[in-house]
Amino acid sequence: MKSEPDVWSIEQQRKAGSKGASWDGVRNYQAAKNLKLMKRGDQCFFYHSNIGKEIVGIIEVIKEAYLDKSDQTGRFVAVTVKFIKKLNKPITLENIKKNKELSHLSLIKQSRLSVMPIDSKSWKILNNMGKI
DNA sequence: GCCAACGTTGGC
DNA sequence: GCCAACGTTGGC
Repeated sequence: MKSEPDVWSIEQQRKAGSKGASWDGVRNYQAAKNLKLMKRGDQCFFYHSNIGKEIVGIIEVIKEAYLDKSDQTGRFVAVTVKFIKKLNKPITLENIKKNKELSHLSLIKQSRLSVMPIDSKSWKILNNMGKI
């Protein structure tokens, strides 16, 4: 899940604590489709786009997709996520691109997509890269 | 700040 | 239903 840190950062997510925060504002159908696929308990990487361009932490879905109240059209959804941890070592986009086993990730192939799936193998590789 | 790569909108 | 024009995202 991608967010510009000057809009919503991992630090703000941490401060939101165990009650979590609504991941709203998504206005893209493909991203919305991915939000709808998320299940309670799913863990996600938190990526800082534009500033930093790195994976900075892990968050967890605590409430599955519901209508995004900030969307007047009623077409888009949000989920609620809570902070789990910050990575000991953020993983830069540059380093992700260097790993050929990660070249299939939407993060690289579809740079504009803000919510995307990840396979368990890539999840493990990134956990290693983040020294988790 | 630029621009490539997308997405969306609306006239036809 | 096509596509030109426009708007947005995000890496560089």
